Amino acid sequence: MEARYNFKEIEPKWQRRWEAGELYRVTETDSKPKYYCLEMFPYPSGNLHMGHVRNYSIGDVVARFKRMQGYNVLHPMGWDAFGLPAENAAIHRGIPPAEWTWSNINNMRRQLHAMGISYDWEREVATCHLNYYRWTQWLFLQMYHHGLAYRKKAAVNWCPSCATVLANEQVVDGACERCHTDVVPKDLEQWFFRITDYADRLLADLQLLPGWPEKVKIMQDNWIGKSSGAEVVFRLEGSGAEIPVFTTRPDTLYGVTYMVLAPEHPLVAQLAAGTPCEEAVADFVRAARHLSALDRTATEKEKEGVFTGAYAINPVNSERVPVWIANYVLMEYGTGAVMGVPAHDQRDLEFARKYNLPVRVVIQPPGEELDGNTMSAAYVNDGVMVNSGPFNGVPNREGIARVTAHLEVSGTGKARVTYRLRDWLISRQRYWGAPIPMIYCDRCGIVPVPEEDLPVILPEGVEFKPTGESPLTYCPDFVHTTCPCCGNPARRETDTMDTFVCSSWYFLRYTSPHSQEQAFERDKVDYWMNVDQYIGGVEHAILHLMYARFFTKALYDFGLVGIEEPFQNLLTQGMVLKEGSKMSKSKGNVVSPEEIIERYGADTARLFILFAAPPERDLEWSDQGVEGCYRFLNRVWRLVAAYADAVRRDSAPLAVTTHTERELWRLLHITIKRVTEDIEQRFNFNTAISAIMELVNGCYRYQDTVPAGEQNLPLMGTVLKKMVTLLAPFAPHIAEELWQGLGGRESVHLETWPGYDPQALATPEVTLVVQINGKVRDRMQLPAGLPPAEVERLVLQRDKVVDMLAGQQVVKVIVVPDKLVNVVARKKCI
RNA sequence: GCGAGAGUGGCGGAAUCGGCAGACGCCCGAGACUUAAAAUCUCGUGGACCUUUGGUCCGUGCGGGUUCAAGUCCCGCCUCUCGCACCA
Repeated sequence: MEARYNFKEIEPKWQRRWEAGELYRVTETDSKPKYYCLEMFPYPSGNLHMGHVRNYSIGDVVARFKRMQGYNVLHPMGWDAFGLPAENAAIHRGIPPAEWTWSNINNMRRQLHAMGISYDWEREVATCHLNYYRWTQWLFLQMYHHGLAYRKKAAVNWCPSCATVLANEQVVDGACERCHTDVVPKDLEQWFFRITDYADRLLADLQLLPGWPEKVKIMQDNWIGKSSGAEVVFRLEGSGAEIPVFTTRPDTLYGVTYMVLAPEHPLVAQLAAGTPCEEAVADFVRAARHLSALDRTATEKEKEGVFTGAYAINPVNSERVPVWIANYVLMEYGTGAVMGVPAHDQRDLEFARKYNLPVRVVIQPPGEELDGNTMSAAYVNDGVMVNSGPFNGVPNREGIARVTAHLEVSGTGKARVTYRLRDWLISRQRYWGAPIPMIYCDRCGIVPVPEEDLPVILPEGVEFKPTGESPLTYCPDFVHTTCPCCGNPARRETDTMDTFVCSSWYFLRYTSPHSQEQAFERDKVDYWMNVDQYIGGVEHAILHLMYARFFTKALYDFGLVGIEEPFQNLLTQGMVLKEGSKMSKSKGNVVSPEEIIERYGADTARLFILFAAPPERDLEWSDQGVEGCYRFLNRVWRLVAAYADAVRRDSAPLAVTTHTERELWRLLHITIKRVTEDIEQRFNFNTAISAIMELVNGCYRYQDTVPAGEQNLPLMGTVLKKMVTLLAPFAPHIAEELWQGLGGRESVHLETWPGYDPQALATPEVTLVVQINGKVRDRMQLPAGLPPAEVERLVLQRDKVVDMLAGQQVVKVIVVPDKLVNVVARKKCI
């Protein structure tokens, strides 16, 4: 073996050999248990960043570890390749999106190769490839045929900068998730997926996912926002028009003193028509519509409203209540109308006080008398119903069900469940995406493209005009087609699909990536799914992870897959920080993976990023930390190099005799245990690596303490070989080279993961900590496994202990076997 | 405001079931090797105090509590990060 660790030579060498030897190719087999390890595929921005390096390093440890444990591991990689940046590059630099994207993919694929990640590249997919997006389109058609894809006109979120609409999930604090431009409402007819049909299952099945972080499940739970209550129908005085409201508190229905509509509510215009309020109402609506989504929803914003001049009738007591419109009512939630119960709702109380509306207490807390005229905070807790006609004296919890039942009997309301979740808007007015395979025919209406006509090919050479309409609109060859039903001229849909549609099923495509006949082959899906371990950033906690769950459930219902949840276990990795904040070009704190690999090699980069913090936590980048890992690999190299030749030639049988040898042997087995458990049970790669470091330190200690001629070569050989196999998932190239240096013939990555011998963990002697009154006072070397009574006797005999206990009386002695003794003593009373 | 997570040396972090706080690494210091430097190796490295070999006390955000024993469990706060936020 060479004396020097030359990563520049060995890393490319092994990458080539692994690829040539098809080391990471997999096919279905019954001879091993399967394991599907998946990292979120990247958007091909052009270069890997440290977040990718972290994501894929973590995944590679899992994949290599499972492989060594005898699993048939599927570990694929691909590209989430549709999306806006490609189109923006086209606009700003004149490069066609396809060309830009493919060249980025080529560069990033090269970078991933240089990382030495063990992918089965044979299964690579790119969502912008015809052979992929034709199936995205096919899946859209399945959604359509099952009534889950539909078109409707709605107030949608429009990002003026991206010149397209966005799904609710892609709006953060009223701004575009991508470019942070304020989103404006726009009335447009768009395609939606009926994800709300799955709201209950998406919520309930979170319980099927014990392997997901609680945090992510809570976020999805909040996002779905299920709330149970009742729909109560108020009627307008005069016209008798129905205004349903949603409430979670039907028990407070007798406390309604007014009602409020959202400014966008369809009844608003006709309510005020002809009343003295007409003008004021119109002004108010105009002003509200003008506000951005962010301003509209700001909590601090004062509640404002205006009386419409109309009155509605409370169905339970026939009371006449004024109808207002107000800025705090959202058209998107519930029915867009709420009943005002100021005594028992803080928002309503604030509103009522501002506009001098009456406050009527209908829930009386135990042992307290509320006064509607003076109360300054709404009473929202439990109590007994009062001023509530036949329900007086009913505990309010019980009242919820009883009032609801009463409404149902009288036909003025019913129990209802409402969700915050909205249907998924998937239309995008952009070019670089999968065209929605629909046709508009003047005679036949909306007609789906027949499956045999797929794919609807995204045309090349399209002009990009930033008009707010899809560039495909200006591509006559694309737009003009014939109706599949009647054969007359017809128009194609020109919007493309949200890229999250593409990424909602890619994990299925990996199981049969080359299938020409199907999106995925059922038997392959049945073999590989679920994904056993999914790894990615927490920023996808709602978006991608909920869409993918929705797709899986829909496909299950279509009979296309046999599983209802795609990802069995989820690991959300933390961010990579530099100087305490996320790496970003604007902050100028970006560390380029390519430079690190160039300087220290991929193994060092991987090792550092795994060593510096546990995966879920944010990781602070440290150049010195990288140096440290590089030093460690050099240290490992020198150690192995010092013994490699001798170990290779040595054929003596292994025998462990001296105390020092037994210590080294024991350290080896402790290390195997620690590394195995740290990877398998806790994903704590940082402590796994530190365990290997300790083993290496132990080897050096042995080398230093035992004279060269007396060193146990078979022992050292065994220890080093095992150490190299433990290192293999973390630093695959150097491990391979060292393995070969130690005489390994096959790849170290085909080795079986080492097991430990529980007997080797046993030690003849233990260091017993002696505490007196909970403070460490002494240590004793004792034979392991002594009975507690014997330990107690020995401790109490010990000179030092006797001295320290002088004048005191032993009250109690606690013995933790082979670990610790605590002598509880107090001053003797004379 | 609601929900979740976190807070441990100069730094990243460890302590897995209540049992030696600070593993491992970085930084820093001392020494060895060297003409010299780099590299490497060895030793030291939480704080305060003491008469030394050695020992004492303090110490895991703050204040209480449970316990023979608390970074870990309980109660009450503080700070930070993330998510949601007029959701009727």
